[in-house]
Amino acid sequence: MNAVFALANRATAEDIRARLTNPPTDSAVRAMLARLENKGFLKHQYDGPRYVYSATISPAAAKRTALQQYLQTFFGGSLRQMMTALVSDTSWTDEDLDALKDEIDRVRKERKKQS
Amino acid sequence: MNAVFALANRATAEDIRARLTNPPTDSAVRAMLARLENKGFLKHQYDGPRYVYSATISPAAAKRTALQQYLQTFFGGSLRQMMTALVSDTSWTDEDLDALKDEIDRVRKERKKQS
DNA sequence: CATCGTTCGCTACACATGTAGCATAGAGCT
DNA sequence: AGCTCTATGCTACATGTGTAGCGAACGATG
Repeated sequence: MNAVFALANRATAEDIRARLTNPPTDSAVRAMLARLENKGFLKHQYDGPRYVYSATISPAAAKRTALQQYLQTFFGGSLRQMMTALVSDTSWTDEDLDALKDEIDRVRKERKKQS
Repeated sequence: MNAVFALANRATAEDIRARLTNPPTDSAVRAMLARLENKGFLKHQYDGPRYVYSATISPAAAKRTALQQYLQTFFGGSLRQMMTALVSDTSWTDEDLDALKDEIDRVRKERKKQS
């Protein structure tokens, strides 16, 4: 499923296989895709001779769920805690930090308008 | 593995089972833990009568890997893109935003000292 | 000391997933 | 039309995982 989302929600069996780190066989990938489709997680369209699979749930929803999972696992569910950790933890350029501050200001202004 | 990390890297079979959404049987959980230990992903200590499992890789490394995975899946690997999306997307209080800005400033000052 | 309850290892079986190989269908080419 | 190439469905088997149940080890309790 992750591979499907990473491929803009339009993935063939070969696309997916190419994207996996320890790729199983063609056969295995196609079998799995068929199973996921049977269980309602995927659907497929035709693109010439190929099937193009896409998820039945929206990427936005999947994104939210995955983040929730990550937060629960590593930050006790606290988004704020994760954000501060990420700001200090990783290699940002000064431009990145400025851009982020600008974004924060933009969001705050938006919110003031609403209230 | 996620459950183990969520439990501060010290988890009994029952702890893990209680934390899963569709918990499999005791038997299944313990069998899986034994397999993961065989494969080198977990180790165990004794806590009285119980086994207490912990991961062999550091939580920090796992955190990084999981974030990488998430970024690749939903943001094309761009941490900056994710951060801006999170700032605007979710429900922050004004205090949260202020705290985040302060953290950014703090990080920038730290960096200036180094250079 | 005997008993009970808990946790573990281990076994046997059911179901899920990975793999290999074959037959079919359709597209493109000669 | 005949041929080749590709992608699919399907089948048979190997391996992995979920489940149930048993006996052994150990501590706690009467």
